[in-house]
Amino acid sequence: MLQVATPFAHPAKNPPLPGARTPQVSFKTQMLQAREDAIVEAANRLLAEKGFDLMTMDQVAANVGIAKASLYKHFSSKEQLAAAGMVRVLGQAQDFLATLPTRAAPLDQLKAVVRWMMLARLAGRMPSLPSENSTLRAALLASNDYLDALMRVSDQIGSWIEAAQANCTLSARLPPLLVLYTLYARACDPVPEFLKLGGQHSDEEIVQLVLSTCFDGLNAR
Amino acid sequence: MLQVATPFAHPAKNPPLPGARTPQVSFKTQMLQAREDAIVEAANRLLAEKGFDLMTMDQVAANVGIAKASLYKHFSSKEQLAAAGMVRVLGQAQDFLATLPTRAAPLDQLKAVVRWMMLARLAGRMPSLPSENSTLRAALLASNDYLDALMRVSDQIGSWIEAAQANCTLSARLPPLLVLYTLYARACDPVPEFLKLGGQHSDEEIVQLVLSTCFDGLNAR
DNA sequence: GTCTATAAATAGATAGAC
DNA sequence: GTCTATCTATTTATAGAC
Repeated sequence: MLQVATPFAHPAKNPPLPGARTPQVSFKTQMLQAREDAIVEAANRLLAEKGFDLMTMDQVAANVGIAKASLYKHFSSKEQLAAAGMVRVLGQAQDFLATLPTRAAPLDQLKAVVRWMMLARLAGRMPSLPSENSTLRAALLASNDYLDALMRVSDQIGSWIEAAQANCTLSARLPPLLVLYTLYARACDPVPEFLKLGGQHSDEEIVQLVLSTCFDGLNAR
Repeated sequence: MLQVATPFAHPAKNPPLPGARTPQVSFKTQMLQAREDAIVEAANRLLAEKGFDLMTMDQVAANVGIAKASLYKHFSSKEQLAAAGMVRVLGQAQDFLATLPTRAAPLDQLKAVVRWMMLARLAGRMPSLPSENSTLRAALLASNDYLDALMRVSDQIGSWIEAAQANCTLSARLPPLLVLYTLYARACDPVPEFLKLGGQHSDEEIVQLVLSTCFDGLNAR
């Protein structure tokens, strides 16, 4: 669990070289970027709704309003597109982490992260990638963008876990990796969705209930 | 959360009618049943390994050693086969419930059930059905065998939840349905698998760790 | 880079002989 | 009921004109 300094949340993909003339970002390039953003956003909506296997490139194309062949000019495969979706969400997570007050208690930081993940999922903005699909897993592990983004987020969360354990607010008997996995797993937990289907609770109530089971456990105290 | 008396774990599919001559179970019928069992077992292995969407009927047929067309003489669709797999597992769960000592503390009963689920999953015997797939969900909700088996197990677990809350060993502030879902969710939790991939813990250790996060929570006590 | 049209591969399901 | 062979639909991905 390595702590990495992350002075800025989203380093620009092609930052201007120091001393170089600021490159004129052509209108065409801007449009291209916007189009790619729209594609990834549509893909993430579908990934959240149906998962990787049931999402089809036809659906993505239809959602964006372009031809399927055009998708492949931006992303070479379905796996690459899903990876871009994960990178996007990890970037959003990083942006959220940057908004948290630096001096708050580490345990509260962790709760805030989990809360953010569950709300994103309930809002249909959290792509759900099956852990079993080998072609997808291979593509993710081969994507430096993905691994970088994941590591940045994991390092930040990991440092909070260590701090909270040193703090004695988080159980020190649990391996930090177990805690990290347990927190990440809230992003694919079916419980919030089932509770939502029941219609008895608001999204915020659902989040509070699941947060309680996660941090306080099921036992009576 | 209705408690239902379940005097026997597995009622025979076609119990002899009272007063009727015990039907001679022909050798052929026995073989047929055994074949179907083998099909469902193979399907469950594949469902546990790859999930519903990635499992193909060709793979099932190859695993059993029969032609794909023969599968369809036993099960009219992939969804029906998966439903039969779930009924099988629910039957195994029911058998396990029947072995638990009747007088044990309800909280311990619940822990024992979760432990059984996680061990079954780590052993590759727990089919993982995606909650999103609508054709599958429809087939499950249309299957009386499935709904019956699910209700039997849920009633038993639900009665323990109520008892444990009355007992003050389980947090009384949590809606029983939330507790039930949280326990069921251990059957599709990715955390045990990830820990297993790490290679640092035995299956039993993994189960104990996840049991601890589930019942004790992440907070220090 | 976007489109239409199509290739190539795969999967669920069925036909029909035995 | 089991087999081989096939149908039909779907899906990923590409070809080639503009």
